[in-house]
Amino acid sequence: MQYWLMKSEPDEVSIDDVMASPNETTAWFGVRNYQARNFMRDQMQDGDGVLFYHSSCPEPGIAGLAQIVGGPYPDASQFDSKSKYYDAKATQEQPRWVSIDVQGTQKTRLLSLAEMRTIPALEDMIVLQKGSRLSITPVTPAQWKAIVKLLK
DNA sequence: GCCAACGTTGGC
DNA sequence: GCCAACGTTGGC
Repeated sequence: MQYWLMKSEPDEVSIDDVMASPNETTAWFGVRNYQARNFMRDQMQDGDGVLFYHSSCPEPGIAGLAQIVGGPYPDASQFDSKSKYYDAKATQEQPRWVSIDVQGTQKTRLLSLAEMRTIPALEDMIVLQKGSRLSITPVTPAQWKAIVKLLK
């Protein structure tokens, strides 16, 4: 059992979208960074906890909680030449990118990036480090606990 | 829109 | 394998 922070642009997929989707299950596709892919492919397991983070928006921060409920499996968008996630170097035989399934658990109040920076227990979070851009990052149990407490 | 930081590409 | 150039991310 591990914990993750996953970034999403709310214009693309917001916490509301995730909570409103059938069975609250959403396919997570379009990750095109090897480090993030490796987390999905090698480490994520069903039941892992997810901090759902809104990025590239007026108020970036954690907007809800979710969990991993499926995958990994090949990301279909890598084979779709019409998709902005198309990858010409990926083949059916040798897929390059994977998807996982996420299920929304709850929409929470927004724990903004600015507020997160003020909390000592969170200072080592990868997402708070200077220059950090990874869309999927591991979260420690202590960080998860502190955040869940703040969101109650 | 700016720009710092990081990742990827490709020439050599 | 090095590294400059370029592209992307994402907060502000």
